[in-house]
Amino acid sequence: MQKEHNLSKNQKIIFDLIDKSRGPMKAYSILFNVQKKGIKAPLQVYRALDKLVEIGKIHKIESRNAFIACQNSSCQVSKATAFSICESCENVSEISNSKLSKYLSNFSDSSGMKYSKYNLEFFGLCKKCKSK
Amino acid sequence: MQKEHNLSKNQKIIFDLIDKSRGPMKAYSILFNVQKKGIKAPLQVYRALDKLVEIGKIHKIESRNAFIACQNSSCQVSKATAFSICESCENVSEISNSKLSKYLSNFSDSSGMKYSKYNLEFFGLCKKCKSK
DNA sequence: CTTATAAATGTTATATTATTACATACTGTT
DNA sequence: AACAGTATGTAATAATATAACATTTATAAG
Ligand SMILES: [Zn+2]
Ligand SMILES: [Zn+2]
Ligand SMILES: [Zn+2]
Ligand SMILES: [Zn+2]
Repeated sequence: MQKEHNLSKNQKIIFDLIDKSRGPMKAYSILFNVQKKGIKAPLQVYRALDKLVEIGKIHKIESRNAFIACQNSSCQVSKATAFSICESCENVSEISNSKLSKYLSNFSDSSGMKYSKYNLEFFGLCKKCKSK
Repeated sequence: MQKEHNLSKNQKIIFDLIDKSRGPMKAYSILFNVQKKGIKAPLQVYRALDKLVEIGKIHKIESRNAFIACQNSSCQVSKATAFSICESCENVSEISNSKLSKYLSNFSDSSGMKYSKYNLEFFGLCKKCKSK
């Protein structure tokens, strides 16, 4: 069950924008889009993004410096994320595969490290781009 | 067998620096360190980094915007990378685990995407930091 | 209701990371 | 020698992210 987070004003504005977007959004593109709603400075955007990432409502696509709404209802926190990224059209989707997440969450090696979080990004060509 | 790449002057200077470093290095820290060798501009650094990444001599740690020498002799190209990152001391090491790499290289799902590359970053506490 | 505390906001300035554009030089091949 | 591909030099600028400080709002005790 997803914990209900009462988003603040700025958080809600920014989450709604990202959630409605068809793909990942970059911070300054977000900023541009919310200026009419009174959010004027980069820091206001980054603060909201940080919080939204922290509570798992959005994820950062590290290789793209972009943010996407969580597409996985069972993803309470951003501790185990996997994405597929098309290198041609830049379409991104969150992978929801219980075998994969189980495998990675249980992964351990001889290094003595205790893993508490992972992020995986797969790259390739999506169906559409493959057939071009 | 690793293909022998004849690194150019700038590529060699920058690879040697990263290879000798104890941890991942950031681009502008690299720049600072090689200025005495005549590399003056960011672009000279980024061009060498791009090439070194392309041929698999170094990898980019996406979540840190930093670069580390390949620690895995069998890693010919940067198409299948996995790292463990300590969130306390920021120590990074490349994971070389054939089961993991086999599992991820063979991963496919119903999305119709053809995956040709992946990057995985595990986060946690290293042995030292755990016991503090 | 008052006080205390944490969380969020507003604002300005600045730091950090990365690329565009253009000119020149080097390297290997025919 | 001519060509193609790769690498370099340089200046300017774009894109991404954080520091510092003042103020306001929300939440919870007492
Ligand atoms: Zn998610
Ligand atoms: Zn595509
Ligand atoms: Zn490697
Ligand atoms: Zn550590």
